[in-house]
Amino acid sequence: MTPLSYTDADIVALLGTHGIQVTSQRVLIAQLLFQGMTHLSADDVHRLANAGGQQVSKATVYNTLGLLTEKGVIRQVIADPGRVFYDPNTKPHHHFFDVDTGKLSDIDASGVEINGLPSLPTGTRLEGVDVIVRLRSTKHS
Amino acid sequence: MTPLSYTDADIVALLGTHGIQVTSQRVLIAQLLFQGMTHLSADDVHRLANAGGQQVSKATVYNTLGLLTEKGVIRQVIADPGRVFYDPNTKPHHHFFDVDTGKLSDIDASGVEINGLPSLPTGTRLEGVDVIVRLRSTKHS
DNA sequence: CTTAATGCAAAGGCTTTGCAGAGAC
DNA sequence: GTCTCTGCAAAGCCTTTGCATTAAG
Repeated sequence: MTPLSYTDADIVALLGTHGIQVTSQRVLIAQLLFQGMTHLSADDVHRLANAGGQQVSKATVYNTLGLLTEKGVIRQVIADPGRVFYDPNTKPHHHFFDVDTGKLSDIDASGVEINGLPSLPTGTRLEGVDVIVRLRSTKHS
Repeated sequence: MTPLSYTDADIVALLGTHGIQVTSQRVLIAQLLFQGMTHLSADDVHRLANAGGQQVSKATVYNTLGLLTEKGVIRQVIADPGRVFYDPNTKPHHHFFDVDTGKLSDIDASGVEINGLPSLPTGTRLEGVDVIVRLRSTKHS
């Protein structure tokens, strides 16, 4: 499905570029995210990491996801109350969120244009603009 | 600050219009939200409700906020990981969210225009479009 | 060797749930 | 009298924290 493939070396280079010390757990976690370019929750990452023979603790999963976010390697998506998703795609883009299934999907930002936003309140600077298009699955009626 | 004022009768009418049975707790909670037209977390509501002499349990606060949301009297704002805000303003509008302070503020939708969103995935219908402009407080450097 | 990362378990927020008692109609 | 709402406490996610152990440079 995903044409991109990330070798261990790619991931190691990615971490290095961002000034992140390389460990086996960090490589594994980053790989899980970039492999499928999918949106994963911390629990998803924890489950997938431990499914592959390797063993990674929950604390390390959270530490690593936090670190990767802080260093700009991945970003958080706040769409589901009570669960943060992590997104390896840091290019500007937006999201569909299916309220019924809890699934996220990307909206390419290239076609999307947002006009008329007011200027920022004084004393603040822009961190980012998130657009979440909430969906419901069409079923029963 | 807010020119609007909601009497008990207004709130009772509002609940009635939406097919919600009137109880003193529900009136109080709705009033807290509509009084200031502010964004409140469940905990805010709980604290404010109990500050005013009346006593309302946490369970009732959550039940009532859920009911008001379901009936379309208020809406949720998902911006802060780990905390849901409730917004009495159900007209289309967007939000600033200050990542540092955790404060939400409104962006009037009337000037804002979003173009180029792709069509919805098949089998889904639109629930709403949320735009969150994330801010950081400009401080130290 | 010295510093940083990991793992485990416990603790911490926020929210939901189960069920008895109180209130609404 | 019947049905619904409320309150209390316990339980449930998700996430963070503290500290001893292990790995990295």
